[in-house]
Amino acid sequence: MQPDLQPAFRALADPTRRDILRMLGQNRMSIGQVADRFDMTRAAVRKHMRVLEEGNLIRFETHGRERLSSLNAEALRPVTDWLSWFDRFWDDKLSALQSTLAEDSSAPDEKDRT
Amino acid sequence: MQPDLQPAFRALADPTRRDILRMLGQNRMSIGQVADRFDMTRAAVRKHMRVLEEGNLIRFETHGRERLSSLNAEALRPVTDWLSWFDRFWDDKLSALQSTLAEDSSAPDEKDRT
DNA sequence: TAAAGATGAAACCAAACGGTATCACGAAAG
DNA sequence: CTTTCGTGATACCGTTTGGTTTCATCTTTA
Repeated sequence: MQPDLQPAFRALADPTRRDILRMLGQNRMSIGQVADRFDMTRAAVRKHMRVLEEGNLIRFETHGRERLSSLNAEALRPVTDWLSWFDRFWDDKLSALQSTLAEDSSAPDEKDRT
Repeated sequence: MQPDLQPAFRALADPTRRDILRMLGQNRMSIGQVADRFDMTRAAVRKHMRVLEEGNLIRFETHGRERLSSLNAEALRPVTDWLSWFDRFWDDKLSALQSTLAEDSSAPDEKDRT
């Protein structure tokens, strides 16, 4: 069964959250550290990070009174996989042939609507 | 200057819109045809398609009183490009794991086995 | 032990979102 | 010309989202 794409796509839909992802791609950071880089309250940043966590895109690791968050890039895999379905439309002649042959053998099959 | 990612990511955040994209990947369809495949009103589907249009992911082509919409897969490019920034993490993580194992086989600590 | 630091959690708010119903308009068909 | 068909547009509604403020909890440190 495929993982539920929706939480990840949802998490990626906000520019602040995309920025956070790239920050965490360079260092693991505490919530406060992340919040210091944005012009919004810590509570708002924490909400964003919760959405990222629900999308499984980041993970928290408690260290004393700090919670270090780190990127979980593997969770982007289903997203890129979904997007790669559209690769066939990028002027690859072989893929064009394949899509012509396949025609309707792989209809929209997303099952992640709740 | 890079294209604005936000409209495309926004458009992809809804499962109905993702389904529409895959439908249009197979045939160009009128709004009514698309709406027939969903359990919601035509007006609702049209709203979704407007969001897709704002993300430049689909295009409309007026034919008489019909408007045929077709996929514009090229607009997914900036999205996949943005995501590809994270490729380094699963690729590098594998190689990092390899070097970790080769270098120090006595600390199999914080690696998540998939 | 008390104070300070980092976080969790809840209440609250305006705006955006996903959907509906309704009406207007231009093209096609009778 | 009149009707019908596909669409555009608008108003409206409940829920979600992105943000704030405030207070509680737990950990470190003086």
